[in-house]
Amino acid sequence: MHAFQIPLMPPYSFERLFQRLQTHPDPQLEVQAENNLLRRVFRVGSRPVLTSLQFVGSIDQPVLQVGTTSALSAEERDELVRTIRHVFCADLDLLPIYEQMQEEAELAVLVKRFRGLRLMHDSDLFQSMVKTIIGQQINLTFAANLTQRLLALAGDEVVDERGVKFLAFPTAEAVARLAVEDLRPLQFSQRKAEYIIDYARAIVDGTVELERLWAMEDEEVVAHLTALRGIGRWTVECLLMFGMGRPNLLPAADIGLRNGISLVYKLDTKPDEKEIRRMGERWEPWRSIYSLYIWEAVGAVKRKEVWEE
DNA sequence: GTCCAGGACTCGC
DNA sequence: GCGAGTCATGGA
Repeated sequence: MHAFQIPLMPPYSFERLFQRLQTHPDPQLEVQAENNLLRRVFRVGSRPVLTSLQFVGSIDQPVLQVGTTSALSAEERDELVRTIRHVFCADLDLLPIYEQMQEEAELAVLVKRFRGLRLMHDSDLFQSMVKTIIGQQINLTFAANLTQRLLALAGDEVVDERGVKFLAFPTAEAVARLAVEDLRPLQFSQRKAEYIIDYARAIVDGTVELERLWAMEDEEVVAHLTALRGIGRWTVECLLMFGMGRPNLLPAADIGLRNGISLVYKLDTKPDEKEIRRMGERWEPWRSIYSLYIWEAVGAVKRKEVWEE
């Protein structure tokens, strides 16, 4: 085992991260909550590397202890560290965001309750988009099942030292080689299978260049990608938030966010997209973090956490 | 059985 | 431009 440490920006709540994973299962993660331990495969270059991630320290002095089963060159290790810092949102300063959130009593409650909660981002933009398309319309549990089945069908297998098998997320090339008929038996709808395969082929043939997105403004990315069939505004907003880590996204049409706002503000009805965008104006430029904390209020209810104020 | 899930597309008006 | 229907499954 090759080990090293990555310091994280405080506050960082491992407890909240693991609780969130209960309601937001990730098929790529092996979770050992009792040890604050995660294991998954990251791609370094194109090479799948099995990685263990143990959270040590505390909410105010958080450190990630990283181990890989295979040896890495200095360059590979730098790339893996960059990926991990991105995935675990290691560099975001939450304090000014909390200060702003506390201006609203309904949100100050969330800051107190979820202090140190950060988004887990996707490790690359291809898988972020595929997972988001899979998640369109269906519940999170079913979405995780479909993602797991796609991993089993087209992912790359990595075996650890004890012979336990892990799957790396399929490459765009592997998904581009699939046919709709391969995904239908996995309970992908006809259209969803088409969207995912078409998207993978657009990546492989160069119609879409994901690396160019990093230089674009949020709305440019929306305009650029919604031109593709099966990719609407919600999907690109999720890509920007979960895949790219952009801080100011508000997926106002999202059913979970609508439920969350209704819950947090104790409304009798679900606000519509227009109302949410109007409310969100005062949350700029941190609307992604507001969204996360509002979503998590719904997650806490699903987990039957006791809600006290 | 019914309704809703962290949507998007197509069609008819 | 806007509403209704469609897709597919699982959990409440």
